[in-house]
Amino acid sequence: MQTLFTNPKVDPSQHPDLNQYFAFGISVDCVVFGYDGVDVKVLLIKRGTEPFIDYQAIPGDLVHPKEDAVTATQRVLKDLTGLQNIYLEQLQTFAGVDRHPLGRVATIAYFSLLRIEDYNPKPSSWATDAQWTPIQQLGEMAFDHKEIFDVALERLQRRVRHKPVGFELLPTEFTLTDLQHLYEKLLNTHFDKANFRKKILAMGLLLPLEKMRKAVRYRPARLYQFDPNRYEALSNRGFHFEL
Amino acid sequence: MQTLFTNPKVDPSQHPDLNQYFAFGISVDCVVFGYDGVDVKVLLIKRGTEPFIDYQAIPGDLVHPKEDAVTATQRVLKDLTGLQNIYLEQLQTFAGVDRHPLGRVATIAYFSLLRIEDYNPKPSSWATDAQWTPIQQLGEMAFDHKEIFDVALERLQRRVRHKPVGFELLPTEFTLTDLQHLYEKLLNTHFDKANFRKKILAMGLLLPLEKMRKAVRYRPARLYQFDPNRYEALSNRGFHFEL
DNA sequence: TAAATTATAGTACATTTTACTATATCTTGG
DNA sequence: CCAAGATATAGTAAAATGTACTATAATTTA
Repeated sequence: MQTLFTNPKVDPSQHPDLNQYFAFGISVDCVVFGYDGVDVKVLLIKRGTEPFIDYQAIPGDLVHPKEDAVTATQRVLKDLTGLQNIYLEQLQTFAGVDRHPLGRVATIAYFSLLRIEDYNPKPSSWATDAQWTPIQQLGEMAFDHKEIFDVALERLQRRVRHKPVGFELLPTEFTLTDLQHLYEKLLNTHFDKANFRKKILAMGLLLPLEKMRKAVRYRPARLYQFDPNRYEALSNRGFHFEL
Repeated sequence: MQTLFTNPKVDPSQHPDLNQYFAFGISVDCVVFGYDGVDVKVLLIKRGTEPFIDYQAIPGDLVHPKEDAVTATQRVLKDLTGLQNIYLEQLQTFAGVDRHPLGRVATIAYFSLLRIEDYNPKPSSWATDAQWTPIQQLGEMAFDHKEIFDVALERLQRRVRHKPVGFELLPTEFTLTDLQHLYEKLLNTHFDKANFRKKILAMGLLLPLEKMRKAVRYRPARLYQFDPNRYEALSNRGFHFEL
C-alpha cells in the first residue's frame, strides 16, 4: 500500500487498515543553553532508570494527545526551569526507526536560550536531577541525544551570527566586553576589541544606560541594554544583523 | 500525568496507559522546486477527493511503521518524479492539533531541488495529477500546505545565498547569465551583470568548459559547470559561499 | 558589411574591514 | 595624594571588498 493517505484519489476513511499507521509516539526534546559569564552551558538531566541509566539526557517528554508540540515544549521548560516566555526555536525532527528502545517515537527537537541567573529549578519529579554542564564537558548521552545536541550547537552558532539572540543569554544590563566574551565563547574565536564595539554600536541596537559596572578595580565600563523595538523597526527597513 | 516517558526515575514499561500516547500518524510532505529557465516552479498535486477537493497540495505520504522519515520522502519523490538522489533538506515539523481533519497527524516537511528537464513523471496512482506551478501563481492549498510552502520558500531563499545549491536547479552546463537569471528569479532582485560574474568566478567553484552556448543570434557565451569537489575542498579550508 | 545583441574586460570611486596606536578613567598601594 | 596598573574608549591609516560604470569583443542577421 502506497500513498494511501495523501493520494488525492483515495478516500482514507474507507481503509480500516489505516490504524497501523497511527501508532507513533511523538516527543519533544529541548536543548537549553545558558551562559554564566564564563562558560556556555547546557541543561541536562541524569537518567536514573534503564535504558541508559546514569547517562546524560536532553529534557523532553511525550506530546499529549491534544497538545501541540510548542505547547509541550513550553510545558517541559516550565516544569524544568520555572520559566515561561523564553526564546524557543524548532531545530529538526529525528525519526529514525530504532532511535528509541521503547517504541516508535519521533522527536521534535527544539533549542532555547535563557539567562542562567533567572533559572529557578522547579521541584518537579525530574527537574531536581538537572544540571548545567559546560558544552565542552559532555559525558555520554542517552538515545541519539548527542546527535541532537550537535545539531543544536551548530544551529546556535549560526543563529547567533545572523540574529540578535545572544542577548537572551546575558543579563538585561551588560557591558560591551561582556557581550564580546559571550560571542567569543559561543563561536570559539577572538574578536579585536575596538572593532567589535564599533561594529556593534554602529548597528544602533543597544541602549546606553547612565550606569556603570561597579566594584571593579579598574575603569568601570558603561552598561547597555538591547533594544528589541529598535531591532524590529530596523528589520522592517531591511536591516540585517550580522556579526 | 506528566513527563512519564522521559522522566529519568519512572519506568514506562510499568504504565499500560502509555498506549494513548502512541496514537499519532506521521507524514512527510515535500516541497519540490524546479526551474525551467524562466520561472521558479513548485510541483503540486491537485486533490481529487474530500477533504479539500480540487485544492492544490504538496506531495507527501504517511510514514510507514518501519520506515524512517527520509526514506519515506525519497519514496514519495521517486514515485512522483522517477528521480533518486536529488537534493533534500528537512524543513520543519508541523504538529498542530487540528491541522488534519482525519486524525492527529504531524508532518515533517522537506524541500528538494531538481533540474526540471530531468523530471520524468512516474505513472503512480497520483503522480499523473502533479503539475509544475510558478510560485507566483499558487491557488488555494489544502490543509496547512500554504504555510508549509511559505516556510519552504523562505528557507530556499536563505539557503541559496549561503550554500551553492542553486546549481541543483540548473542543467549541468550553464552560462553565467543563466545562473544570474536563476538567482534573480529566486531572490526577486537584480544583480549588476559585470559584478555578478566577477564575484561568482572569484570563488573558483565553476569549471569553465571549452564549449559555447550555440544557436543564439548574438555572441555565444561560455558554458560552465559547478565543481562539487572544489567546493568541498574550499569549505574545509574555511571558505564560506555567499551571494 | 553594418546593425543588433550579448559577452567579457577594465576602471575608478565608495564603503567596509582590519590592524593598530593613543588617550581617558577608574582603583589600589605606597 | 600620586603613581602604577588595568581596562575603557576614541581615532586612524592601509587593505580589501563592493558598486557603478565604460569600453571593447564576438557572433548572427538583414
